[in-house]
This record gives sequence, structure tokens and C-alpha cells, in this order.
Amino acid sequence: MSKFQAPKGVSEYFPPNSNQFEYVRDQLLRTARLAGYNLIELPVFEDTEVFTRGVGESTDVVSKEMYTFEDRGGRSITLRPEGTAGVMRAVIEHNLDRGQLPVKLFYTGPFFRAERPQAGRYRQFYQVGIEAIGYTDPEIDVEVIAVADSAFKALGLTKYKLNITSLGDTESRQAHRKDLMKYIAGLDLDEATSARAQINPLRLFDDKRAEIKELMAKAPLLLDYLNKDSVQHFEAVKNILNDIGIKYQVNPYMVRGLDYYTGTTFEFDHEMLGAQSGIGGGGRYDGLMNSLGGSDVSGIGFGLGVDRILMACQAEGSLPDNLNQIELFIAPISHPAKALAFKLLTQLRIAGISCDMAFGDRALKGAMKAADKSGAKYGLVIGDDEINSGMGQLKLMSSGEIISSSLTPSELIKRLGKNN
RNA sequence: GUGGGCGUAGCUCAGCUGGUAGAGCACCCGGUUGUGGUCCGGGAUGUCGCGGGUUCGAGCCCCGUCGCUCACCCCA
Repeated sequence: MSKFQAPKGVSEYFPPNSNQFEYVRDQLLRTARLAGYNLIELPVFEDTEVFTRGVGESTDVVSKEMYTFEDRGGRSITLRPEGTAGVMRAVIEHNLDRGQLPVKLFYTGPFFRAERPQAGRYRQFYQVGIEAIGYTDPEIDVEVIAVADSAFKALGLTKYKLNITSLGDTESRQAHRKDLMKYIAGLDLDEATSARAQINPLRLFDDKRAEIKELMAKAPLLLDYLNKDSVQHFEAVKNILNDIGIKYQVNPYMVRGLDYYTGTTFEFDHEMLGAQSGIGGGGRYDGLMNSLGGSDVSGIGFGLGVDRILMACQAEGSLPDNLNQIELFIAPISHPAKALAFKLLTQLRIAGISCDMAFGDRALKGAMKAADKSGAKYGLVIGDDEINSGMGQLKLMSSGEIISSSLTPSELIKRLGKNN
């Protein structure tokens, strides 16, 4: 095959689907702005160490899924596999942690992981994320969750659920880990699985295989090892969630794939997607700033998968029709009419009316066909009669009804501008 | 990295126990010299993923290869 193909496993969007993608991403961003978050725009590649130290060497993301290469100066560079570590790097680099905190940030863009592609899993995928840095209140934990939840609701989604748990603080986790390791040592596991358990025993809780689930059913749960502070914080989070009416399920088996999480962690799953059903997730990362060389500041955030959320919207049929519908399409009939139409087009656009016209030398029938295809709300015919009268014939495309056959350009602008 | 499924027209796919290719949608033209979406009539379209083998003959069988896809590990 001599034709070029996109690299394996990337997601691509072009019309008309790209309008849906744009719509979904805009809704997510809008919800973040509504809650007082501000844009942070970062490079898609970083010093590799930002991720190895930030995300954690033991994670699958770092150990086998990174796009890493050497640049011309011999530096090790990695395409970002997630957003939080880069945000922390920027916050520390620009000294936002010295007197500028707390700060609320949001970001969007492509992320990269070299995995085997699958439904809803791409090597280049899109996320919208927020980070609330320097806040310790349980209310902020809930705010972050609520921003995601209201974004989903704004998109008309209903078939999703929220799982939450708490990973506690370092002290709680260490106590639990000791007992969990002891429990796992007594299990009969295959080599790959027990190797995984050595790196991070919590991962076994998330295994989809029935036999592993059975083995782990009686394992000691981290939730039972939370110390006083951790319990208090988690209880507060749950109470506030109840107060504001967000439904959730405490899932002690939930495990996140990134090492930096502490305390509250959460995940949204959509029930109509395939195996990759997570549409967003996040949590607290109170030690991350410190481990990247910044001051000891806490943070919490989420990452939402735009591609998967789009799929969920499609599955639920919750997206509006006629996204990016233009207001008017002009069908000129003759050559002089074309010149006039283009001039009018320019005026209309200056007036803020979205419009297009039939280009090329098409007969009226062809021009009307183009008007139909454009999905425009109104059609405007300009031919010899209209040139002579200086007025156009406005038509409602959906019904074919001719609204007026004698509109001057300024009347047209007035009319469409108002209806908009 | 491991396992399953699939590569036929622009798209979705059919193609019997091997006899050299079809439908729907989309597209173009016409029915309607200045009115689209419905309807009717007509039309164009394929190295059947690629390479090799078996056969008088391969879209179909065999081997290889590339690609896509779903799932596992893991994750948005």
C-alpha cells in the first residue's frame, strides 16, 4: 500500500464529527471557567524526569507507555502522558508556590501513551483537566468532583456513576501496605502478577480476572487502615457530596494508575462504553509538589477524557443536532449575481451573521443543493430579478417557505441579526 | 507484550460445496430554461489489503506478510 496512513492508534476528527468533538470540549472548558479556574497552556513535551519522578517509576505509564526520545542536544524528552506533572513543574518553575497560592488552573490538549489501541484507548488522546493547588479543605475535593459532574450533566449524560475512595496519607498507606504484602505473599500467583504485586500491591485490587478477584476478596482494605486525620477528611468529603446532592459509591477496590495520588481519589465510569469505560478521574496529590522539588503544598485535580466523553454522548444520543449550523446560504444564479452575492456575504459577516455561498459555476438547482447540504437555516436566491430590484429572496430551508422576496441588504442584516 | 475477529465500490456490507463481483447509502446527469431536501428514470465506481502456492480456473482453499479491530495487562 503506497498511500499514507495516520500513525497507529491516534484519534482524528473531521467534519461533521469534529463539530461534536469541539462542542464537547467547549462544554468541559466552560464548566471549569465557571468555577473560577484559569487556563494554563503548556508544552506537550517535557524533560523525561518530570514524569519519571512525578508520575512514578513503578507505574505502567512510565515503565512502558511513554513516547521518549533524545533531542539534538542529547536531552531525554517525553511526550506528556498526563497533565498534572507538567502543571506542577510549571508552578514550581515560575514560583507560583511562593506567595501566589492557592491557584486554580485548567488545561486541555493532546496526551500520548504508547499502548495497544482499543475502543476508547488511543495513543494520542485528548483531555481537559483542572488542578486546585494549595487548598486543603474537603470542600475543594468536592468542588473538583462537582465540576466534572456538572460538565457531564451539561452534556446531557445520565448513564455514568461516580466511584470514590480514600488512599489516606503516607502513614495510613504504609501501615496497610505491610499487611497487604503479607496477605499477598500467601497467595498462589503467576509470575507476572506477583511481579506486579511487588511494585504496587494495590494494583491487584483492580485486576479484572475472576480468579484474582476471588483471591483479593478477603485482602485487607486500605480504607480500614486510615488514620484519624484521613478518616475525618474523607467523612467530610462524603458529607459535603451528600449535601449538594451528588450521588457516589464508595469503592474500596478502586485503584488509580498514577503513584502520586493520596487521600480522596475518584473515577467516573460510563456504562455504555466498552472495556475502557472511565470517562474521567482524579484525586488529591499532596506529596507531588514536594517530590518535584517544590514546597510542600497540597493539590487536587482531575483529567477528563474528551474522546471517551464524546463516545458516551454519542451512545446516549445527548448531543444537539445542527452543531455549527450557519444562518444563511446564498445561491447566486448568474455571473453578475455571484459578484453581488460575495459582496453581500462580506457585509453579513461583518455584521456577525454566519453565512456561506455557492462557489463554482452551478445552475440554480446545483446552488440550492449546496444550500441544502450546508445545513443553513435560511437560503437567499440572487439572480437577474434581484439584481434589478436590489432585493433578495429569503427562504426558510427546513420548510421551503419563502419568507420574503423583497429584502434589501440592510433589512436582511436586521432580520437575521435579531433572530440570532 | 499476549489472545480473538476482520480486510470486497467514497461509506456500511452481501458474495452458496472454488466458475473471473453485487446491494443499500453517498455521488453525477435528467424528469422541472429561476428554486434544494421527497419521488421517478439513467450513469460512473473496484489491481476483492499485499506476496506466493494449489488448481484448467481463486474474492472463496493453503502459506506468509502488512493493516485494522476488540479484549487482557493498564488506563482518559
